[in-house]
Amino acid sequence: MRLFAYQICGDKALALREMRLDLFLSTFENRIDKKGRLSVPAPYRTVLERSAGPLYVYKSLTLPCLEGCGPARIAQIVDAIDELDALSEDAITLQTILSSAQEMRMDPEGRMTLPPDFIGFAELEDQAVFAGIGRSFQIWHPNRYRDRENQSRNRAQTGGLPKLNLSRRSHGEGT
Amino acid sequence: MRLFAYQICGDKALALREMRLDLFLSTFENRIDKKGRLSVPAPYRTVLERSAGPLYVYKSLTLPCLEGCGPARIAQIVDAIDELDALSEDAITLQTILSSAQEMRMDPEGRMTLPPDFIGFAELEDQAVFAGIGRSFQIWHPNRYRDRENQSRNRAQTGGLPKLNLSRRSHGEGT
DNA sequence: AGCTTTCCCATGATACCCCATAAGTACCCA
DNA sequence: TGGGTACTTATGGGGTATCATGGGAAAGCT
Repeated sequence: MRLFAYQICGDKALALREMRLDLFLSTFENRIDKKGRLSVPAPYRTVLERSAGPLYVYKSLTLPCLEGCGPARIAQIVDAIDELDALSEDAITLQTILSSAQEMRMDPEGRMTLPPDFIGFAELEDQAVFAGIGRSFQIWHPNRYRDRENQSRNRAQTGGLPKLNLSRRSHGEGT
Repeated sequence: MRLFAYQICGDKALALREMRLDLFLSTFENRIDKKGRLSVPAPYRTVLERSAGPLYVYKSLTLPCLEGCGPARIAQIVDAIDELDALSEDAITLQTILSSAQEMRMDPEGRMTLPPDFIGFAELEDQAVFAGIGRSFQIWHPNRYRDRENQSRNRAQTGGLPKLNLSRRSHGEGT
């Protein structure tokens, strides 16, 4: 299990352990078995457990991949819809996310079963890459993910870096 | 049996959201049999059971589909009407929803029988798509639903995503 | 009676659970 | 420092409950 705090020793280690970020990080490649089952990486499971709710997976609106998140983000989308004109394009777009979202049940071993619908959408075969992107994560076909990663790195090297504005937020709240 | 769990932590009541959301999500395609019966998807039934009331179905005001919800949503509409000038056009529009609404009865297997009126309105044939959009869901002819989904995905690709203010985390830990 | 509505049972498919196993890792102890 | 042990994790398979669906029987309604 990965910790993002450096353990010193003694009782300080415990305190640092509590500071671990509830974020989806790193990538994992797992197998999709004949039944469509896919192990959720253990570090992701611990994040989900701490958010005290189920895992939701939906089809990305713009990319050929799936996205996974906890309840908070789903609730956010629902609330955003309620505050929009129900007929606006934005509302319909957000509704599309909800309509594709599934509450994924995990078996006692920590696997979820991907419906054929999801497998088709992300064009998955027998392996899947989990890519953590902070408060959510993506599920990709391995080749497609690697292509995309290379593209991003090339862009960063040739076209300059995107600006990171890290100064504004405090990091204690929520997660 | 899922409850909102509130944990008392010291003297400050920390609402540890048991983030299981009572929402209609995902899509299901079910068959309308010769008798006009249509199975309500099991996940929707559990949401409805928790709201401890019947299922209401009404005609969408703007789309060629039906909408379904629980009592809370109907109450919302009623309240919204009460806050309007009773003679305003908006009020009359909302009243149209109520007039078309029916309390649907479900058989022991969880099927409802759609009246011919509803079937005609949504131009349903022998298959129906349930599309969850949060606090309510829609019932579509499969082809019509797919068209709509494609349109909305195309729009999202070209026109960009609606902005969700993800830094304003009103729902907990953001996962 | 004729018709509609509601209930009850049967069935095939799927989803979920429990078990087992293998590989890797952390930990302990000499 | 090396080796061995216990644990976590990922994976596979099989049995059982749940679900969607169809058909038929019983119970109102006119």
